[in-house]
Amino acid sequence: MTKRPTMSDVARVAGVHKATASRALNPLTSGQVNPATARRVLAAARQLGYTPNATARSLRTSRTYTVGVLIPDLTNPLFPPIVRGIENVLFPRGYTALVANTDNDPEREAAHFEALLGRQADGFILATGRREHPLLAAAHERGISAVLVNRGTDDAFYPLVTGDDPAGMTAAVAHLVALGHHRLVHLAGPATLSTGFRRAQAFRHAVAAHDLDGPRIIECAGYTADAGERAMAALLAEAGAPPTAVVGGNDLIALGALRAIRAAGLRCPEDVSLTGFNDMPFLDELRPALTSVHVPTHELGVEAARLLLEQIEGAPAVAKTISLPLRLVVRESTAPPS
Amino acid sequence: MTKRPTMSDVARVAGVHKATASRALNPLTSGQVNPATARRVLAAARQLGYTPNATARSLRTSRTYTVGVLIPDLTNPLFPPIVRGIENVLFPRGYTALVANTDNDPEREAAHFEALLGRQADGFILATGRREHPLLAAAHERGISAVLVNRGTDDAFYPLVTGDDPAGMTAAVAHLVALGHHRLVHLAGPATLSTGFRRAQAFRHAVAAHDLDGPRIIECAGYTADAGERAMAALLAEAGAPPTAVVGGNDLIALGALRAIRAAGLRCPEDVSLTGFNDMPFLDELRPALTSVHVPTHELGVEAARLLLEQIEGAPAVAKTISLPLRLVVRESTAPPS
DNA sequence: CTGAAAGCGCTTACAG
DNA sequence: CTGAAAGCGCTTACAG
Repeated sequence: MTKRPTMSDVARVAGVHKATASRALNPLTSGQVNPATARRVLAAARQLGYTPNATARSLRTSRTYTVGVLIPDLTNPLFPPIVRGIENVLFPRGYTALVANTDNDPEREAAHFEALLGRQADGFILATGRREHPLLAAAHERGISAVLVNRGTDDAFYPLVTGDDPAGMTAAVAHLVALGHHRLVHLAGPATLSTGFRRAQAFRHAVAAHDLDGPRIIECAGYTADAGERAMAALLAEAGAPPTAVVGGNDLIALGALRAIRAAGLRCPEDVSLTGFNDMPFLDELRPALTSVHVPTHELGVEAARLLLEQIEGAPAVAKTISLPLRLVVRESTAPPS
Repeated sequence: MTKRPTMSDVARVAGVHKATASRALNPLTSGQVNPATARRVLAAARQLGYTPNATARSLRTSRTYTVGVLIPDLTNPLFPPIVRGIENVLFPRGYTALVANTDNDPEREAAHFEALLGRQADGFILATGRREHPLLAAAHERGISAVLVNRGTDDAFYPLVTGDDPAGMTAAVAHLVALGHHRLVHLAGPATLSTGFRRAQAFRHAVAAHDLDGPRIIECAGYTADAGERAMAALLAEAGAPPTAVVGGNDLIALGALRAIRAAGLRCPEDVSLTGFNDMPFLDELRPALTSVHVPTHELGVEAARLLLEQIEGAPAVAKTISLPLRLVVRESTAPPS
């Protein structure tokens, strides 16, 4: 590998001092240098194929233009659009996202967090919120810039960008009630996650508002199809009439529930109506196509990245919550009870 | 933000020179220092909460332990498992992946490539191969380490890790022929991509081997559901009997074809059998569940990362191809012609 | 086994 | 408008 040219090389070719070359090459300081000189420097840089060494610059300026993005799992379809939203904001402004998967394991998360701190990330976007999140208090104390996306925490140190879960859940329940359902069950996500907790709470309120009898909330072991399938299978194995409508804590749980419904010889939506949450890709292609609450994931990422950049550029870390509107997308998996 | 401790701080607390602290802190050189001294340094580091500044180290060693990963689009379900496979190899070895989306736009790709070079990435993994790929010749000339994954290029400068497409295509065609199909159509991916080209070629061979009449290959505008839908709709609008079996270039094309089949009032698999390629997640949940050729995406990523690390550590960039075995997963979308 | 020094490639106050 | 110098936080030959 032939050595890459440095700023000194550019300066030599242009016949100036490297300080002048530095000023000429940086748009923010190029006004300080004689236009003719600047042109010579630019020409020399182009001729040599010069690219600034970001590592050296970072060491000097203690800014890496790098953002750590912590997500549970990239293969969960909820997260890729969030990450893309983040990148679409960061890249044009010269930032690079360092994406790390935590698999919901606090130790893995801490290890990644440390590694990213070692790489001098300018800030963090966390989609891994648990209601208890010790990392955040420590980060806040150290003056680290961060934004939460999708999931929040009980202790609010940082801004949160999230969907308006209560409104979404209210819409889902109202839809089922309007269809004529009375026996609703919510297959909830883990109560240790803010979304699981908040959606369950909203479900409880919505059901109470409609004055229904004995609504049930069953907490799944995780936001996965397998957890949803197990919970639904256990429910259907109970004595007594099954629910006529099931509200999934997310789409994966709903997908698992659908498997269990079929395995029990029941039909959706004829015997059991079913809703998801998040409106992940390809729900349209399912049969029955799944009714779900659409979450604007790309915008979630966009907003989170914007807030983070503001913070990095000096805005204080205010623990405000930005709720983006959600809307129910009605498809084939919900129908009147028969 | 209270300033983070540096190696000099650690050295001062431990009562040694920073060179000694550096040696003690690095596992590779800690053997050079007195065990008792080393312990003092480690204790001081822990006490201060010291994390080495990777930027400074990189500037000194000209190694960033950073790998640029270029993919077309993270929201295409093919890529997240590849990226996770890559990260699962890189992270334990101290590397971080910088993932960039190119949207199949050569200019965007070049911009990201330049940015990653500026960040001094130690190597690259490209899943963005086009058959013509000028970036690669230039990179090879500059002595840059790289590995291709999934898609190759016509000019082979770098190792390629890919699925055994010909075998997968042969299996799909053999399955359809065994079911009794004669009129097969292949809805191919773009011929400018190695996978599109190679799969179409394999289709042609497989069909010839079975001595079928007039097999057709229709090239879609992209590896997307919309492109598949348009191609299939155009095909069904033609005069004459439609094919009894359609082989999709990937799952998204197949999904689009399924929409067009339904829109035309036909049923799958009763009227038209359909196969996909890649076996992306959730195909099982479709009705009909889609028969597809399974590609071990996670392993693709794992192998690519391994090869890249070898290269970074000094192995020459041999243009070998590693083909991972594929297997046909038969589900509900294929049946005998009626 | 440890220290003193140089230097990686930049940026930026300070002079002039 | 330009240059000379210092320094970001490390690592590593070189002495001792």
